[in-house]
Amino acid sequence: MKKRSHFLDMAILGVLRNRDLHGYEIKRQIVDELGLFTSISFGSMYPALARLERLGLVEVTQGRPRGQLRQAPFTGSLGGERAIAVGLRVTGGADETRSRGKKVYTLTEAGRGTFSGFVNDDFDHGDDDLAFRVRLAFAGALEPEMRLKLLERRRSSLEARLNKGKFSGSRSILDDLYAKCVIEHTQSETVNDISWINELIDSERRRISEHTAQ
Amino acid sequence: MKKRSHFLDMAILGVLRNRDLHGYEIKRQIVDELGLFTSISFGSMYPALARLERLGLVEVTQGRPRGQLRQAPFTGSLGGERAIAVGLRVTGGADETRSRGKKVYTLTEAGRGTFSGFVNDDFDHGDDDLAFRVRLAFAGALEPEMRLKLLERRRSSLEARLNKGKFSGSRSILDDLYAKCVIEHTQSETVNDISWINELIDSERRRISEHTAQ
DNA sequence: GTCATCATGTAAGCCGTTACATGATTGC
DNA sequence: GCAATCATGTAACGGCTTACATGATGAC
Repeated sequence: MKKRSHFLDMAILGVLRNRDLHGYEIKRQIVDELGLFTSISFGSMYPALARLERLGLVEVTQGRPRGQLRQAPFTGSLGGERAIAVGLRVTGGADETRSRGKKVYTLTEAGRGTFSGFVNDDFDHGDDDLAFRVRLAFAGALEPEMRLKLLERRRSSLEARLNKGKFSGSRSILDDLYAKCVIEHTQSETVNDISWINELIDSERRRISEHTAQ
Repeated sequence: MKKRSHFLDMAILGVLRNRDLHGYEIKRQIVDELGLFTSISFGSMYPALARLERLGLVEVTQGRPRGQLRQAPFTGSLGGERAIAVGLRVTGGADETRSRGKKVYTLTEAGRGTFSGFVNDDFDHGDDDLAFRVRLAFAGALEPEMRLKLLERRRSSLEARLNKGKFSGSRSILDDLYAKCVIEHTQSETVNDISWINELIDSERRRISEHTAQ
C-alpha cells in the first residue's frame, strides 16, 4: 500500500509549505538540514517533482537566479522582481519549454490538502522509523491532539520493539561479542528514543493544558 | 559501486560463518536478532540465497525437519541423520528438483574468502550506517588492528556528520519547532554514537595492549 | 579563463517489495 | 480437522541509483 516514494513526496510538499523553492534547494533542505533521508539522488528528486506537478500538487514558475533566496528576505519585493526579469531574459529565447532556468515550485491548494492528508493519516501502524521522522518534522501542521496521538503510537511501537528484542536476543548469536555489542547498542538507542518521546509527550501535554487553562 | 544487496549477501554469509542454517532462520537471525535490516522480504532473501549458491559461496544440503536446529545440539548425530532420512522420504517422490523440503545452507571455502573480503574491505569511506553496523556485527572475524581502523573511520565519519549539521542547521527551517526538534535529536543521536564508539575504541586498545603485554 | 558548485534533466539497469502460489508442522 | 506458523519460491511492478548530458554562475 504505502510506497516509499510517498515519504519523499510528503517531504517535498512539507518543505514547500512555507516557502517556494527550486529542486536543488528542496533536496538540500530535506537531506542536509532536516536529515530525513541519508541521501536522495537527483535521479529520484526531479522525477518526483515532475510527478507532483503532473498531479497538480505543485506549480512551476520560472525562477529567479541564484543567490536571491538565501540572503535578505526583506529586499524580496524589489530585488526579487528584478531577478525574475533577469531570469526570463536569460532563458527566454526560442526554445521556451526546454529552458534550463531555475524552476521554482509552489504548493497548490490541492498540494496543501494532500500534504495535510499525509501527516494526519494513520495508514502505517507506526512501525517505520522514516515515516515517523517525516511526520514529526512536519508535525507543526497538525492539531495538538493528532500530534499527541502520533507520539503515543510511536512510543508503543518503540516499546514493542524493545520487548521483542528482549525475547529474541538470548539465542544463537549471543556468543559473538561484536554481534552482541550491536544488539545492545540498538536496544539502548531504543530506550533513548523512548525517553525522548516521553519528553515530547510531556511538553505537548503541558502546552495543551496551558492553552485550555488560559 | 557498492550495491545495497552486498550488505544482505554479507549478512547471510556472516550468520552462516558459525552455523548451517536454512533461509527462514537466516532471515530471522539477521532481522530479529541482529536487527541489521528493519525488514527483508522473502522475495529478496531467497533470490539472494540462490545468487550466492550460483556463485559457489554457499552449498545446499537437504535439510532436517523443523525443531532439530534449536534444541539439543548434542543429539545431532542420531536425531539428525534420522531427520534427514525423513526429510528425503517425504519429498522424494517423482519431482526431485521441486522438492520443498528445508534447504540448509553451508558456507563454502570460497564463501569464507568472500566474507572475509567483505568485512576487511575499505571500499566505502565509512559514510553508510548500514555498512558499519553490518561490519561491526561480524567484526569478530577481523584482526584487532582492522577492527580499530573500522572504529576510527566510523568515528571520524560521525564527527564529520556532526560538524556538517552544525553549519547547516541555522537557516531557513529553524523557525519550525518540530523540524528543529528532529534535527536536534538526530544530532544528539550522533553525539551518543560517538561516545559509544569511543568506548569501543578504548576497550579495543586495552585488549590489544593486554595481549601484547602478557 | 577555468574550476567548483549550482541547476536540471534522461535512460538503463538493478533490486527489492508485493502479491501470488504451494505445502509441511504444530497446537488447539 | 483447522488455524497459525514455518518454509520456499516466482512474477510483475515500481522506483531508486548510476551514469550520462547540458549549461549557468561565482570565485580566484
